[in-house]
Amino acid sequence: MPPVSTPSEARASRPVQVAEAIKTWVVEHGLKAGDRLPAEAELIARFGMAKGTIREAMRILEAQGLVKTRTGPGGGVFVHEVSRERARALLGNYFYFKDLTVGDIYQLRQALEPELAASLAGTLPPEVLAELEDCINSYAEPSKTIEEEREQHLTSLRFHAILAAQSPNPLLSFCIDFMVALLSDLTVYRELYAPPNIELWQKGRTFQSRLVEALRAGHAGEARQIMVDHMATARELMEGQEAVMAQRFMVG
Amino acid sequence: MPPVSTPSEARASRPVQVAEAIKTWVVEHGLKAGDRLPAEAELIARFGMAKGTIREAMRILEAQGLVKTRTGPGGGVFVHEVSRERARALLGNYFYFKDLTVGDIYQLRQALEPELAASLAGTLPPEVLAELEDCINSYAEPSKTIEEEREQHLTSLRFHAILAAQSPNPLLSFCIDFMVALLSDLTVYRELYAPPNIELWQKGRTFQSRLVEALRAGHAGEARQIMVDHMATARELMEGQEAVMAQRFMVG
DNA sequence: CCCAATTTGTTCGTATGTATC
DNA sequence: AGATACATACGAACAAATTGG
Repeated sequence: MPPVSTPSEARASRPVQVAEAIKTWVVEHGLKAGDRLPAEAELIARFGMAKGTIREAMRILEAQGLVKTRTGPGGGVFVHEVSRERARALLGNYFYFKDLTVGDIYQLRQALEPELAASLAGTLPPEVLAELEDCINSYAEPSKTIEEEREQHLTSLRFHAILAAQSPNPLLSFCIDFMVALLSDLTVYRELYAPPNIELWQKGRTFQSRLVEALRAGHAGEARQIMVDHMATARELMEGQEAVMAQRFMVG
Repeated sequence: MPPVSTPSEARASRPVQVAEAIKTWVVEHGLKAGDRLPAEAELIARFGMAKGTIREAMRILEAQGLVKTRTGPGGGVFVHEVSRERARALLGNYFYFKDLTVGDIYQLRQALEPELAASLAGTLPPEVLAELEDCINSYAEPSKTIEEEREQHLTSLRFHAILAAQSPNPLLSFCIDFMVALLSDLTVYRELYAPPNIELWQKGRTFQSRLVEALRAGHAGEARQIMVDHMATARELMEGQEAVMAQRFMVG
């Protein structure tokens, strides 16, 4: 047994060490997205390690979405802003093991979506308002086929993704977008979407219409309340099926 | 320019392909955390690729927190549940590029922490309630040194991490834990913690005491309201400094 | 269109490190 | 201590992709 000081922490493999070293190097040198890292050959020289080791380190950074690699002249490894899709997929891996329920997701939605709606009131440009109305119009008539039903459900989720994208708060924006992605996933891969409960569905559509008007008019309190009600019916629509999230990894 | 059919999507390198293939293989075969993947040699045979390529694929999965590797007999690559710390760090990389403000974080906290408090009322075992009280007691007296000040601030954040860990909702639990980690980071690496505003600080401490009592008594509504007030003063305490988050990568 | 230069991508053989029995 | 089974690391050669002449 090692001395007490050692917290029995496994020594990191060399590729991991190199990857971490490069991360700090990037931060210390203030490299921004788009900036190029030293070429493979130079890294081999600088770290005194074999090509394979350096390459494994690059794969680590790449997997985290922090760099992109291009071949050819002018190619190399470039610092890259982690994309929302990548962050979504990486976080999705965490919840893969967690058996999320629809109720779990809606507990968050019910807390966050009203806050988002209130904070966006009076700030949305006409194009965005029009885009939201396009969504609503796309499911004006009840769906006839099961595929149409699924499409409508995905579009009604997209409505919320569009709203989320408008928030100046990256945290709020990401959280809501992530939950929409989880629900979309559920819709696509588990065929778990609205049973043909026309009444509740039309109610949801009405809420969205009223919401757009409140947002346009800049009525924050009203927008918040409409979203509270909207979330309540949406939850009602989806719950009761007691479904757990699909056991699959997200792409990104 | 390539034909229209090609969505100008760069073909993934072979290590990435292998990593993805293994992911689906794991899901399809229903492998759980702790299960062993085929040995390196067998993967080389099965995929018909060189050792280096397979190893790079493993580094990718490892970076995502999905597997751990061990050397020696009985060693190999094992499926691993993505840890909260790893998920936190990977998501942190996304926000590294996003210039979060204290206000951004508190917009979420103000929406989520009250919900958490309400949902936990009457459910906490005595040990946890005691642990919460320990936190509160550890900053009963005003701090004398700047280090003590920092410690107290970190402990007051830990109070919320303990609460978050008690939620049966993994999403809610993770979100709050993540925000606490962001604020802790801010505290440690930017030395941005409570200016010695004794009044506000003591107010916060009082809120936490009252909160524990409401949680013990099972008064959900009261717990929610106390948390609403607590978040408001906490935000007041930290804001005005208009700080953006530290530009560094999290560890995990 | 082809050729050459540049940079990453992949392979193979070998040797070393590490944990179990 | 020694044998075994496994990942880890190295180095040299060759392949593929991209850019510019």
